[in-house]
Amino acid sequence: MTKMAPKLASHNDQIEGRRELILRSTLRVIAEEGVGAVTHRRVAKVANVPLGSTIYYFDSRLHLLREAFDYYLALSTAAYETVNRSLIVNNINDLVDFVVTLNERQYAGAPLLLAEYELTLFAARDPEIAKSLHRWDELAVTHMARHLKALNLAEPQSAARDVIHLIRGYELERLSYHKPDTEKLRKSLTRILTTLTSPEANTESQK
Amino acid sequence: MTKMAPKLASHNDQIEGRRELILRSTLRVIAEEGVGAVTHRRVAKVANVPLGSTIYYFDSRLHLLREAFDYYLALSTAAYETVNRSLIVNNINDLVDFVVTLNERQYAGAPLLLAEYELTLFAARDPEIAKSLHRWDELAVTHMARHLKALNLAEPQSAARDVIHLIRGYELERLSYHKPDTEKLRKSLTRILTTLTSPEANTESQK
DNA sequence: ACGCTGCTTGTACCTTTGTACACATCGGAA
DNA sequence: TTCCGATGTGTACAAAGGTACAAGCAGCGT
Repeated sequence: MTKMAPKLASHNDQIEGRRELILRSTLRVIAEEGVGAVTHRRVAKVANVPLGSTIYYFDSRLHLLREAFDYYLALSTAAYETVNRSLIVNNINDLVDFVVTLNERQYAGAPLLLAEYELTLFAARDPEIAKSLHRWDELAVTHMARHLKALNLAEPQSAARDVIHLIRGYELERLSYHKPDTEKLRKSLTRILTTLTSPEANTESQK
Repeated sequence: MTKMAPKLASHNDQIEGRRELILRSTLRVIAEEGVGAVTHRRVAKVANVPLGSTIYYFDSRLHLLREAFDYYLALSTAAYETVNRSLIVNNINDLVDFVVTLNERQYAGAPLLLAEYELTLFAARDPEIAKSLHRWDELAVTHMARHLKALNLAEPQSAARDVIHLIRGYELERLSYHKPDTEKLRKSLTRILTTLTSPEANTESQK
């Protein structure tokens, strides 16, 4: 798949195959108007290809959506891997800066964030996508856990999950507030991480 | 509105007006198949009313969705108020139990949770609903802050926001995992709250 | 009784949409 | 060259859906 037949440069920035062009356009439609707005015709128009093209590559609306989400996860995973590998966390601020920066960048790529949550909802009803999403989740948790471990934090695995959930909560809020509010995120993360790394907390908290 | 013309008992549990019956049915469709599946015909079928009825009460699909979400928020707010007023938090475990119980109940009312996140996505694109959602959010934060204050927690307002975001993260995860996992939630909450109330972390406070 | 008003319902119509399909085109393999 | 399979494109058609509407009905104030 995706061989090399790039005779036609896309209307966008990179030379790419028809198939990928369609997938990218699908994601754009999802991000801007939601899964409900994804129709062959709408996507074809955005991708600037004839109607027949979309149905040629994706024989049904469902497959189109599935592949688009998988494509998103693939792109996202690649980007995430890259940025994570080059990160060395020496203290809490390093990590917080990293998360906040990532967050701001995501906000800059504005409506793409919406697509991510459309995906989450979609996965709730499509086990196929759910599997891919879970792989992606595990990856995120693993990376985060690695960083937390570098901070000498106890139970990095479950703490990582918490941190990620916290971030998701902030993202979710942002979806409808339309304002960054990165300061609160920074403050929250700092506080949580600080308290979690304080020695008293780690030593077998009794009740 | 909603006067008293109940000549017809619903197929459901309570005597109610046509309008509410339609709204409830709409929510059911949203929960089970998503916003995209909401059509006049589909809703009419679920509500067991003729097609004309839905369009009589809600002159367009958009209004139907808006009102359905508003209805959900109204129901949810009422329930939340009730259960919160009767709650007295003496220690961390009280609060954790409360949240976990609420969470389990929500899971029992299974797909309704999905509707809540469909709403969130919807609100991201509809300022009208966003306003209602934000009111609801504020309410949740206020209640949570009150409880946290009872635990002598510093900065209860922002801590409340964090706790709620954390819970949302867990809910979001559950959407596609389809398993409760309340134990992890309990453990996380306990740990977070414990560390946040530990004296060393914040200002002076008692155990 | 009368008519007004709010509800109820079946149906009609036009648009959008999914999907099939027949017809190009084109780049190699033979 | 000839053929073939992959790729591309326009059009057709049935199904689904949004919305309008006209005609019915039930209560109620006068």
